[in-house]
Amino acid sequence: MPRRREGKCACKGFYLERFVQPAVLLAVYQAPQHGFSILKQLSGASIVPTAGEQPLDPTGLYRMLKRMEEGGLLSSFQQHTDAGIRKVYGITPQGRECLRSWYTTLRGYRDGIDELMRRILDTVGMENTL
Amino acid sequence: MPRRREGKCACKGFYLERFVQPAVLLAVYQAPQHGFSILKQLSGASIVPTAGEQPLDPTGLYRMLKRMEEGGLLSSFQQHTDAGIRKVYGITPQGRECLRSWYTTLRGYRDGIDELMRRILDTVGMENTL
DNA sequence: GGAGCCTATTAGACTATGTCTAATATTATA
DNA sequence: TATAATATTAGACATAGTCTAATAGGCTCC
Repeated sequence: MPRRREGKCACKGFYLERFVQPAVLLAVYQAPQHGFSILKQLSGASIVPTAGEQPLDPTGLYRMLKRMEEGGLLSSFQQHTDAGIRKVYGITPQGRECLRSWYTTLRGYRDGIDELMRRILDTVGMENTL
Repeated sequence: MPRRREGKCACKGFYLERFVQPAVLLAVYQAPQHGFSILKQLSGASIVPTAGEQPLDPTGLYRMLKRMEEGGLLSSFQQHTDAGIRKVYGITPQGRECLRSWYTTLRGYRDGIDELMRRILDTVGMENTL
């Protein structure tokens, strides 16, 4: 028996894409850094669906970093600090290219959302309920 | 060995949320109808990430309809036509409430995307490359 | 009449990603 | 000394996009 979500409908912003990939690319574009640093940075600033105000999940981020490195979007090197060894990620030329693609994609995506919102408003007419 | 996607990076719009749920709610709000009718309607008008121009996948839609009915957002009845029996979906009061939530969520989501785009532009400065 | 297309739906698998619990190890602080 | 913060990983589940494929009836065109 599936342990269905309770009250976590996508209409409240749960389980929506959070654009971790472009947010990561942007972060390491600005400055190469390690996972936890990116985690803290994005927890305050990445796309966060409204209702939950969910902080960014660490597991998902670290998995994404790994996949992005495998995909050639990030490169990493070991940094030996007094606190131990950390993996520092930087952006690759392919990652920069990817970030440019993201910009175009996001623009089209936003326009599509705007269009959907317009259609909802036209049909439902929620001026009084919102 | 995972059969990884080739050239289907999310930055090109693949595997992004397509907002099938609110699009379905809107369609059946306008007029109760059966799955294939919704499929045809949404294939031209739902949120479609740019690059792929992918048509809406039937399997995903029919699965979504089933889940939405289970979740109380849609109700259905059997319609006996000369071409056989079809399941006609309509929106429930809970579905209408969900659609209203979607509007608010979409607005916040779009604003988040706008913010991300602004940050990308500020950092990368792509006036010349776009 | 058969080939191929349109309608209409379902099954099953795989992929990407969000979310959750939990575990581990070190260092800093109260 | 307890506990909070730093830093990362493992494993599982949920949602949803995508793909191949199968079925079955009705239609048109050659």
